[in-house]
Amino acid sequence: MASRVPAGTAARTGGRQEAGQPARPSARERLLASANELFYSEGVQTVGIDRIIEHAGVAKASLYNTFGNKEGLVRAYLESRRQRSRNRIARALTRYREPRERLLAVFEAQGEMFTDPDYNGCAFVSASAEAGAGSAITDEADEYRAWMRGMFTELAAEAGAADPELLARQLHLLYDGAMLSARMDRDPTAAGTARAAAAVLLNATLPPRPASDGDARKGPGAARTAAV
Amino acid sequence: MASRVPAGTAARTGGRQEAGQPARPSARERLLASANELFYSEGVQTVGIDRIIEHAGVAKASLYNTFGNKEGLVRAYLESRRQRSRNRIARALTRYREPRERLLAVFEAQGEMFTDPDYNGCAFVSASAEAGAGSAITDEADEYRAWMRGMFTELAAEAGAADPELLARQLHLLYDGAMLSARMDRDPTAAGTARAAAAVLLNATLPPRPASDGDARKGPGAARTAAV
DNA sequence: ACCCTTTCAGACAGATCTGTCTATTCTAGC
DNA sequence: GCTAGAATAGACAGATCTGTCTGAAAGGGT
Repeated sequence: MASRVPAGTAARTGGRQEAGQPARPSARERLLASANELFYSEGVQTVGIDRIIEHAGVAKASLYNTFGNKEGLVRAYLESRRQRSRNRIARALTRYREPRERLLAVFEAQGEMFTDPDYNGCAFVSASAEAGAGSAITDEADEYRAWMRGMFTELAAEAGAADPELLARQLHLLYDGAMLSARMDRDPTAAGTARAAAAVLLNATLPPRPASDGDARKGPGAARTAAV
Repeated sequence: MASRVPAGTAARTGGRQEAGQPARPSARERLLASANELFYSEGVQTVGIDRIIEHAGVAKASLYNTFGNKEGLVRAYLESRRQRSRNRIARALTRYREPRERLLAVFEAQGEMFTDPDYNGCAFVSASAEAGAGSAITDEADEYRAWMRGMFTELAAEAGAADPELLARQLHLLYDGAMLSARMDRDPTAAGTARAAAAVLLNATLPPRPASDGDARKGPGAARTAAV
């Protein structure tokens, strides 16, 4: 993104986006992209409106016409993060069919995330910490976490867990801990550590599936066809 | 530089106050107590200097004489959190002698922490998220996390883990995840969930008895004699 | 051509925050 | 009682931030 187009009013919408023209994104999209970049890397409280509009090359009035106020922009930013996270995990899940492997694939997706040099922890945790008891942010975070937990629960049930809820909560703890450690300790291998611990949990609590050999509880990297 | 403490405060408290009087705490102590309460519950960025001094009943000049600037107060606040956390865990560890039980006791201490109605997540994570790449805060957080990890590593070694470092990292992940979940999901039972997962990990990776062989994992004998 | 929507540019008000400074009050020790 | 130093109360400067408002430019659709 970054679209640092020479501000100017140059050929904005490019007439039409039909031709091969890149079609400069709308003000809304540019604002959201800038919010994603600045809010995520520096924090929603630290980054002011002026920074956003300057980075997006957008007038202040456009921001307030589009999102109402700063909180509206923050909400839209978190919503886009949520969608992005869902897509990343859904994509990782398509790589496996075996339920046990699908559970571990979540941690592989996490590992890919950590390799991004711009990785800076969970956006919902940070935003929630910054905004205190901000209702809007809390709602977004709650929805995101409920989805994550439901996803883990479904996969755990498919894998034949005796108590899918419990296993899901435990895996979610590992997932959260890895997100936190990757940021606080600047350690991208946290996902591999979490995956190894998850594998131990699965082996100990899932019924002994005749699934090939006794899997591998390797450290970072791991996984057969892992990574993109 | 820190320790800009003018001898004044020391003179006041250290001088003589041992009359029967309650001895009102020094300005420094009241400021630190207010910082602990307000910074922790609402965030270091959100809470302004004026709120702090009003709550502490202290003049603004006293704050700046004692801590230099706001960052100095934040640093002192985090240092006191670190000490408190160390004490709580050390206290919990004295309750058990068996290494395996001592490892699990860390999660019990965590559970007690979660029962506090004012619990609001890890102060270091929140402060770090709010202040971005604030160097002082990062240093405090790094020190705290290094201590936690070292503590887990020592206990894991005492318990005879083949790879104490790995086990410590995994347990730390569970611990962090529980801290995060207790705050984000407002679920104090997260410590119990983490403890259960930790017990599974210990059963699966620790040798069955404090004797006998060292199981399938590669272990250059360093297992039980490592560190104290 | 004409209208209409979107966008731009930036001044401005009102609030808030950090940090400094002045002037007064309190307390301990001689 | 008196004095020195610490603490207090609060005004103040300087900066920053959110949100509003005015006014104009620039195309698209009819």
